[in-house]
Amino acid sequence: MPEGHTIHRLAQDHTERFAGRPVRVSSPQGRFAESAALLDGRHLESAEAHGKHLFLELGDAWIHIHLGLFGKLGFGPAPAPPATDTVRLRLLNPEHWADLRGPTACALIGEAEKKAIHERLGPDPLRPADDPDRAWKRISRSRTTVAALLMDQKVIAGVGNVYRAEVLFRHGIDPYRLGKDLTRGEWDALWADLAVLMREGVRNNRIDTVRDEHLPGAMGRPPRVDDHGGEVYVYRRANMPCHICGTEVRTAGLAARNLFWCPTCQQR
DNA sequence: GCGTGATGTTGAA
DNA sequence: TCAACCTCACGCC
Repeated sequence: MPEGHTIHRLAQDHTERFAGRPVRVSSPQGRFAESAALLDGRHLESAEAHGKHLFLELGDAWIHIHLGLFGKLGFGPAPAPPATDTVRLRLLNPEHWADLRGPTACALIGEAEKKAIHERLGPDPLRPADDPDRAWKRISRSRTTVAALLMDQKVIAGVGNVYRAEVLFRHGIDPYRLGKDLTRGEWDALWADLAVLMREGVRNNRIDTVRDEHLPGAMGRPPRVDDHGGEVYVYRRANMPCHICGTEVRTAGLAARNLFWCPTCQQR
């Protein structure tokens, strides 16, 4: 489920439901029990996202959450259902509950630790103040593939396997192109596009990348609605015809993740 | 019921 | 480069 858009949406969801008042904090599973007891009853001051990291502010401390590949956060109206033994963290107020399961990280941290996390993350297209120049400085002198750079959270924060595949397709860039061979214009366009796509991802809570104006050759051929719920060009469409040119979408492993691209539409 | 894979990251080899 | 971690939904028997 989680690329950056999911986490920014979760920050919004927490703010709407919990911010500005006391919250009950518990860890039915027990693995966050000690910290939960310490935080229980505090006001939730704010919720913030940077890339795939979520921060919940409770008094002078933060809960740092990273969903990893499997983590999920579920919300619902009170009363909360009986907690099962996979619920790492439960937030509760008179109107709402939120359950966290399977996260890679759920930890109580202070301001200094939070700052350190921000510092090791690259700019995030969903954070308005973040500067794409910082990413460009690394990309433009890198001999690493663009595909790997886009997934490197130190370079750019929030992009995952779906947005990577889709944004490279939308800009006709071969994933194996090296960072140093990307033009400044291409990078600016990629960043701007990610900001638009991911912002829409936050709004819709899913990844849609297909635009009618990008489908001149696909009249009457509906884009695939992937299992993840969004409309995409190439992600998980291996061996299916490209929506634009009809060439079979290719797939390959790269750094332990599956890469998808159209060998005709995307150029070195 | 079992095996698999998934929008992620870390740390050891 | 690879294993480890965390959970759940799906396909196949």
